[in-house]
Amino acid sequence: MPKNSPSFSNKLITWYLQNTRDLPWRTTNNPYYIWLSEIILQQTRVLQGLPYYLKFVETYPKVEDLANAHEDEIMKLWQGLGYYSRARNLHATAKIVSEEMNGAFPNNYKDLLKLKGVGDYTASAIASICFNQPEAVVDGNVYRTLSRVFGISTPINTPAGQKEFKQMAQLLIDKTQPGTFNQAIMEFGARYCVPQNPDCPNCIFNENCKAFQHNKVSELPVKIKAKPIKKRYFNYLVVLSVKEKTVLRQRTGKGIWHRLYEFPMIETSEDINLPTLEKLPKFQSFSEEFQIENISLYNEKPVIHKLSHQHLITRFWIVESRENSEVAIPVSEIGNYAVPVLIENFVSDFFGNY
DNA sequence: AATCCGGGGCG
DNA sequence: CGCCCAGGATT
Repeated sequence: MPKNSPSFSNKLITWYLQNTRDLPWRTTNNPYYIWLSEIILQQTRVLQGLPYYLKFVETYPKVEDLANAHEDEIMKLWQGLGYYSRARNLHATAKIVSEEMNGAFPNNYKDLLKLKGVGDYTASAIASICFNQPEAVVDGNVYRTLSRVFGISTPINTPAGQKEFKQMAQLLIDKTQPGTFNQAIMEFGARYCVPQNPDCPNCIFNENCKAFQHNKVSELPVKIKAKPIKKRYFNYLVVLSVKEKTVLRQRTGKGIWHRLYEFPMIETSEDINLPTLEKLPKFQSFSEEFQIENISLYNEKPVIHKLSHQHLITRFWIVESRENSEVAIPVSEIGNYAVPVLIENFVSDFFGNY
């Protein structure tokens, strides 16, 4: 356990005050804006989340605006950011705060933790930044910085590791300015104690850093290996009717892209050709429903869409249809629906930007 | 304790 | 190509 807590905290905060990025959520203590920024930034780089934060603040200036919005509209704004359960939980929590809490967020760690989509990290961030509570945040930056400076090799992605690092951070936090401390240690991890090739010779902690002293910077933090990536095979059926209409379906149930829209899709256990596709029972019922006249393969080489834990080997089949089904929508309206990046890429490729 | 959930940037 | 990102929910 660290013995030089005051020194660590003071040096860290001094560094932070001299190296503060100008970010929009740093100019407010409004819990709504802090909460919004923290949800958006979960597992997301600041530069990737920033434009989304600006869009949401502009579209929904108050939590009531977010609560009263339609989920489809929120999903559309969230499109491209990934981990879409965040957007659904965002809406649910906005409704709770707006309708059951009189528009005021809980003002303490324990009650913040009860909100959907708010875990230990986010509750600690809001409690410290907005309400000056001494709750230490532990995000990826904190794991990395503490494991190196104090030479902790407990795997960070285990309950034991999470507990140990949370306790360490609690000991280190400056209780007179917890919000500043929390943002300082995250900023330090993001800007200085970076994952690959940090500038240790010039680091403010290098004389005390266990990892630097023992030449183990590249070995910390320790993380249990992830499972191998799975391959899946998606066959999209892109309907084109004579009246320039197509068909989208909303994904429901469990799995990726929940509540996003996509073309009708048949998943197979391997990459298939047209004769094989036409024999599939799911395709035959689809073919009858939409009066298919002709089918052609759009992409000669499959599109390989890479997610963190699975690769999607994708074929787009262009299906010319005679009938105008009631569920068909004009092609020009596809852009109104929240779709996965895989679909967005295909649409702009095939239909062009509109 | 294990598993799932996106997309993008970087070396 | 592997690693990681201002994590959380579910089982």
